[in-house]
Amino acid sequence: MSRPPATPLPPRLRDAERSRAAILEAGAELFAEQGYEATSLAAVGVRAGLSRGTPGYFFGSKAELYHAVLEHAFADALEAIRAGRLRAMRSARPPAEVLAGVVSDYVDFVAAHPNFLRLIQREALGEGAGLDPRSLRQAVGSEAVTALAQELGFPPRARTQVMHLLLSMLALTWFPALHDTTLVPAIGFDRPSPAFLAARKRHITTLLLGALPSRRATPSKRSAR
Amino acid sequence: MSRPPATPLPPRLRDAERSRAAILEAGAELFAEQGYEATSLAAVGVRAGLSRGTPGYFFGSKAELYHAVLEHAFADALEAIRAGRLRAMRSARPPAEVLAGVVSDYVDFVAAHPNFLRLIQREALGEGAGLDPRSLRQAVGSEAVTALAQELGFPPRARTQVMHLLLSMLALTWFPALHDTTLVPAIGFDRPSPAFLAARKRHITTLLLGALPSRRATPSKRSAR
DNA sequence: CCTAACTTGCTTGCTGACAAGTAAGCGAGG
DNA sequence: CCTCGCTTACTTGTCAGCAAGCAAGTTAGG
Repeated sequence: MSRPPATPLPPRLRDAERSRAAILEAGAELFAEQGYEATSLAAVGVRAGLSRGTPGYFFGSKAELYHAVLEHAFADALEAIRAGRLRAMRSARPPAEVLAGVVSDYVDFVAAHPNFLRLIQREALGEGAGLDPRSLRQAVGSEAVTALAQELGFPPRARTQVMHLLLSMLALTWFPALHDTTLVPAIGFDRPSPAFLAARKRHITTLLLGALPSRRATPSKRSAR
Repeated sequence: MSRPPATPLPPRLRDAERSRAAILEAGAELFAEQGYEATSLAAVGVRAGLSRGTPGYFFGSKAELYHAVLEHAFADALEAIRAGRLRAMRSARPPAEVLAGVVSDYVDFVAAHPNFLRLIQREALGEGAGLDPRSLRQAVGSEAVTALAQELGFPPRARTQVMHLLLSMLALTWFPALHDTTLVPAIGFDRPSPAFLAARKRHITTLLLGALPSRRATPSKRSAR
């Protein structure tokens, strides 16, 4: 399981930028895989292809490295949200079709960024260094809500409804990915295959269609208050 | 945050049964709150109102204590599923109404058993001792699927559909509870209040209604294959 | 140019803290 | 007095953090 150093180290020795990035990535992997406590700075250094002391040298302390890793991860998420919004708005399709695309995007994102998911999940469980990055989450969260509202054509008043929709979207797309080796097989699915992912996308889209605004024929006594 | 010992210790000294139970409960709390690595046997002993060495004395090793905690938790979950099934079947209502009750049960269960949720989540992240309790999960998982199928009146053929439904139900009910201090506020909800829980129940029920079988008027080109 | 002084990137040795596991001990009941 | 329940001391290992050191450049002085 211990993969060899990321850099075969011919390109250049003594490149601080490169080393910082390698440590950041190694830290993200190890914190995500093993958690904060179980990850030693020595292991991070080795995984980054450097010595055991280097993470401490660049980041000062384990807590600071962890914080840097989180910042990086949240920045990536923000970027993904913005890219998705651009794409959805350019396509100019009706909400129901956009929704299918958004679901697909979310499912693909979590499949492509398992480390991010696990970091977030561990944060939610109260791991990591003492201080929680409330501001980081806040920024990403509100951006996601506004993006989703715009993409699906919700009116500004319906923000609470969009919040519920986003929460459900996150739950439906993140949760199975997080539990793909435990709960998902326990329920009876045999290993998350591409077919499973496709079926999930269809299932999730079907469910969430029930939360779109102003679909005629839905009595919807739910006023989101 | 460090609550005082569970037992004020007047009742009886030297009661192995009682001590075992106290250690099991303290272990469940601490493993759930802080994770496997961050929890020391000494802390478990103190939280149980005993000395540092007692958990080791009764359970041999940290890994064995953890395993015992997990077994206990899974047994509780199984019991809840069976009780819910009994209740639903006795009520003899149409699927759509039963669904609302099941959603409510799940939401209430996770609100009442935060430790269980967290333990499961940590397990999914690969924490805990090396061996994973596949058989425990398997038992609970298949029981949950059959219970849900029976409660909602799905035909035996539609098992895959029920599996998707259960996965979505778990996602929608567990996920917000796990993230109630991080993601949920970040999205914009102000603290999981009773009102929030009620709104969530309605929202989730609405969504999942779209996955019930043979509701007339739903074209449902989804065949769950 | 050539080299000496200095800076920067990185490694290695050390220390103190803490935890798991073990074993010896101790008090209370039967 | 002997076993059961429980505690305490000890051993061993690990890790974070620090500090000294070393080597690859970089600058400056002749």
